[in-house]
Amino acid sequence: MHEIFKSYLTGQIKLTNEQWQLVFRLWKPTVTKRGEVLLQKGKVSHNTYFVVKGCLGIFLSGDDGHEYTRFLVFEGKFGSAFPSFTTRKPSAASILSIEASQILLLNYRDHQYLLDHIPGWERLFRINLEKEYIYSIQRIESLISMDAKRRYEILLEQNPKLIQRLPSKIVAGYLGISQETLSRLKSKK
Amino acid sequence: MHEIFKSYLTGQIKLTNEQWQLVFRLWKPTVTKRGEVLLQKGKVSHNTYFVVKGCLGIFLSGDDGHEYTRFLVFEGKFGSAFPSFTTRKPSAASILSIEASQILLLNYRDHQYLLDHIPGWERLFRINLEKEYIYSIQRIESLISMDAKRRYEILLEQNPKLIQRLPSKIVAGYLGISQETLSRLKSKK
DNA sequence: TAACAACGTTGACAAATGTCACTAAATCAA
DNA sequence: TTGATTTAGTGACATTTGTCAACGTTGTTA
Repeated sequence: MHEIFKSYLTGQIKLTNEQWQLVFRLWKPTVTKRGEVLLQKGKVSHNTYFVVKGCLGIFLSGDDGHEYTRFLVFEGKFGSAFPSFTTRKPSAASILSIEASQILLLNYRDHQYLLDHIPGWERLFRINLEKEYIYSIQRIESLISMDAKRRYEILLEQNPKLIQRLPSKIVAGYLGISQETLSRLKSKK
Repeated sequence: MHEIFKSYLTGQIKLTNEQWQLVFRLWKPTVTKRGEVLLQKGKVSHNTYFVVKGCLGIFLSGDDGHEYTRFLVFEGKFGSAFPSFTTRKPSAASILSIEASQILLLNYRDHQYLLDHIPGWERLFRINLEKEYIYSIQRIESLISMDAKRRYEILLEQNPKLIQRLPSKIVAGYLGISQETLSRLKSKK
């Protein structure tokens, strides 16, 4: 798994062999089963993740029992219950392994250690943060300015694999609409 | 203005006098009038801002002529048309001075210069980025999982000054609802 | 294989929200 | 001040979306 990890990061950062060994030691490989819970809501998230294979989902469960999809993490991406991991406060969201997955995880202390001790790591992290922030801004834009149909069309255009790959329940939660509405959007057009 | 800027940042970063002088030289003070346009949509945003006094708004204009409020920047906060500023691509949003304001602005090249040459500046920037990202995640949560009434109640609770201070047109755009719906929410409860 | 659970679709209806038109109130400039 | 412009509130109605229930399909597991 570490070699795949390294190949994703090459181009983003240049490290010596010793530094890679340190990075590998802190990012711990794990495999998960489909449906496995990595974080329960209400608990502090102590880990951040990198997905080598498979898919993680970060979910909000509403008071009404509905599940909303806050974020999805596919191969080659970092993901976490970011607000909880960063602030050390209980998480509003839970993390589930949507598919059987191979992931790497890094705990909070080791995360800080890398930021402090690997030159360039803070930049790598910052640039990934910028990308995620931009993505979240675009999501806010679509949520405040478009109706469900346009949001779906745009998702279909920009991220078709997401729709093909995931159960429509999760896609609906991601778009902020009910499963039934999504089903109707699909059949209409 | 620079002294106020410095007082906001003290606690976040420790710099020598020479370093502060450099920072002050690059962050250029400007005053704006109410309604002044700082960035037109479709143009690349070359500046990032710090608001000393007043308020900036980052707006999306929909095809239908509606204006949506992507972000608001009050005293003591950084703000920009982030996706455009970061990627150097044309901005989907425009930036307006909502009130007559005193601001500092930093262009892209100087931004990179500070990241590269002031030790600790990248960390300062990264930590501010984390806060903004968390805020945007919480906004996504409220947009996908709550109806307009609850979003308004929560905004009223967490950010009452925003509602008091700004025209309700802008507040409605921020919540992703029409002005009329906001007006009805206000009167109902 | 059989039984059971999860998922996706559809209809009927209810609730939320948008649109348009109009009026009242506030703001601003001359 | 006056007149003009912007902004806020409200009613009537249309549209979107949610909710609940039913049903068939798929997938899982004993």
